[in-house]
Amino acid sequence: MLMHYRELVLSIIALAANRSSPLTPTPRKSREKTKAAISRQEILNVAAKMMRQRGYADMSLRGVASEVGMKAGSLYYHFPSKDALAAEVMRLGVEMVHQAVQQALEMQQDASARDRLLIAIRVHLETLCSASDFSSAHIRCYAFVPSTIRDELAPIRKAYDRDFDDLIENYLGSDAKAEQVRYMRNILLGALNWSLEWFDPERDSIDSYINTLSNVVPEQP
Amino acid sequence: MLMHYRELVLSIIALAANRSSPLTPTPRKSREKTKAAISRQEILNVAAKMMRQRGYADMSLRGVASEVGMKAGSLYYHFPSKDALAAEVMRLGVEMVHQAVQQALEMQQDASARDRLLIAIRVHLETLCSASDFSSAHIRCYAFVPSTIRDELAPIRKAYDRDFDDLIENYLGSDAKAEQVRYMRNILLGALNWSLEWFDPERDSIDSYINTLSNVVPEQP
DNA sequence: GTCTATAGACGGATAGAC
DNA sequence: GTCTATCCGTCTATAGAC
Repeated sequence: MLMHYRELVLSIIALAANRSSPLTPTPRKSREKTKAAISRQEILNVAAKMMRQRGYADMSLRGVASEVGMKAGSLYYHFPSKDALAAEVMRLGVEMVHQAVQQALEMQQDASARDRLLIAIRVHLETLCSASDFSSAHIRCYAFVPSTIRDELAPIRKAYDRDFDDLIENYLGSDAKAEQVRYMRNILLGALNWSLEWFDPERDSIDSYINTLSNVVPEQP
Repeated sequence: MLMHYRELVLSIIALAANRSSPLTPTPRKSREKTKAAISRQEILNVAAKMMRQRGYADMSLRGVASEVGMKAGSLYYHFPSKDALAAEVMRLGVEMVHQAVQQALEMQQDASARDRLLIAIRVHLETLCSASDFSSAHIRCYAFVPSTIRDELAPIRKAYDRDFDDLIENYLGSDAKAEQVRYMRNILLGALNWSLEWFDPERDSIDSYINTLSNVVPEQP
């Protein structure tokens, strides 16, 4: 059956969280992080936590700065505006999941269409749980964020949706209706994303939960 | 197969939305609504719309009042605080769905356990779409609302969850594990509630969507 | 029932010192 | 890189007139 991807997932998260603005590789030399990079990362972590807990409007720069141990004005050295900070948090929330799923699928290219879909479901859930502040900030805040931020995030979300649709299309077969694919994607992602509101890795079993969710993807489509 | 509950759903919504604070019957005499009741209702409608669109923090009393055609201070004649208004909006968001499902099930007491669960799923979705501002305000804002409001809503949410769990238990049979019931409930409600973010009754087919979602509830559990 | 006026708190952003 | 100081806006809530 399916392997455990926890280690893979964790390493991907570590990579993604340390990257600078666009998801491009960091420069080769000067392996140790600069002071700025450390501050920037800490700001992102705190902002993600506050957006998850209090929402976009109530994530205040004064609050973030105070928890990081800085003053509000200092944040403007690292981010040009509150919205730029919020957008970066949310972008990471999607990208970390997307990249983890992509990498896991690359390692399982010859699995069956159904297994590949199940792998995506599992890695999506595991990454969500590990990167929970960023993912949760994205999911909970998206509806309320200024439209400029939504516009910036839209193509990134669409890219992930498309990858998921491809998996579903391959599973359903070439005669699948686009309508049907959309329903199934929204059911799966809706259920998975909602798990951030109740799933507790300490108490709940990933295997058992994924097993129930697999009903959405019967062995004979 | 399953009937259309649209009329039932709409009448239940109309009832619930016109009720005063607790869900108790309105007094017999004076059939015409008082000026206060009309204003109160309009305030709730506008507040629900704004909470859905902008969130709890950005639902401002000034904004609500202006759209209703009043001044901010006047709202305090109808509600003692912003939180009381927000809590009432969110309470209606759950109660309308809960009551619609309850009434539909009362009309189908001798249906099979699986059919009763499918009825609940369908009516939940239809009511969600009809009462969308209130339901969406509840779902989108719950995580960000002050804990005093969450505490007030918790028992109301729990009551609905319990009813849903009963349906699932009857469907799965007496040897179902509590864990399994919780997984299934969260999958179904997670997927259903997420549909507020994408389902468009003009474009999408309730039958077709529910049919895909029914995979979670196979004919042989 | 609704209005005006205002108190009191907090928010994002900027300029310039260090 | 970070801080201080400040401008200017918005918000909830209250008091009292009408």
